[in-house]
Amino acid sequence: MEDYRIAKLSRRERQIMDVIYQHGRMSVADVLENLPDAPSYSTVRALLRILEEKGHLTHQKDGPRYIYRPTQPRHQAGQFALKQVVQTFFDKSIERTVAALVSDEEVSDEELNRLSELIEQAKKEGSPS
Amino acid sequence: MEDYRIAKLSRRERQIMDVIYQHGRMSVADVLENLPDAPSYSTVRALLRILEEKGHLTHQKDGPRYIYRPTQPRHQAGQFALKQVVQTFFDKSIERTVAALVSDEEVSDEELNRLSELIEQAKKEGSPS
DNA sequence: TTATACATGCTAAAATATTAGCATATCATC
DNA sequence: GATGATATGCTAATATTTTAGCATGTATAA
Repeated sequence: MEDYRIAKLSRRERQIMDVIYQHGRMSVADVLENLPDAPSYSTVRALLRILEEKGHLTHQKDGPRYIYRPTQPRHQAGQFALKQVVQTFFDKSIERTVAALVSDEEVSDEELNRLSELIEQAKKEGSPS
Repeated sequence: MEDYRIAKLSRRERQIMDVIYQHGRMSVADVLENLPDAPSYSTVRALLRILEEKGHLTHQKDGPRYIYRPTQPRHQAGQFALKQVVQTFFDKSIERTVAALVSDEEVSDEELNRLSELIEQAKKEGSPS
């Protein structure tokens, strides 16, 4: 997990990375639309450029416009972010974290069943036979 | 979940809140020790003061020194942070999030069993009878 | 009681982050 | 190919964050 660099981002930079990780590939206009306390178009462009310079984003051309996407794979960044939360708020306990997840809102029986399966699966894979 | 205010914190402010949520009540020196890229003592004091002004922290005296703690309960802030991650990286899916949690590192069989129990418990509570 | 170590109060400087805006390029369409 | 809408390139101003440091207070132990 070499990427603690994301922890060094400024407020706006973080907001932008979140938005892009959530939505995937995005144009400047897309990002702007999804940003809280929407700044100006220029601002978003500047920040995207900075994030690219820092290595967090890359872009490709789509006709006249740039399409940005994260350099670090989503699942990897997600693992990192999750780990951070587990450590900070749940004493590094997966159990406590899952407890918080299933107690948060209405989780359907269906979903709980899928969770059971998921864990049974993990048991099998963890200790094969 | 009225507290999206935490999303507005600056880089250092965020680092400090994380450290304090992780450890609980802390003196200035404690915070300084646990901060990445450790800044100066003065810096930490200034930031703690600002965070208190903004309402994120409060302090009480312990002999000659201040002890800081979060105003928002840890479990509540944890719920919020968790929700944020689930939304950003796991398509709002609790299932995908748990999958990431149990696939991350070595999770012991013991812990997996506790997770099973946890979910069975949630099933019972969700649909009584 | 006094010297020492370590605390806070306060002010202002330095570094970064955030923003705006003009110049210029590109695509679509008439 | 001229025009309008929408891009980016670039530069510099503004706002915020981050930092340092001096003055001062307080507990502790010789």
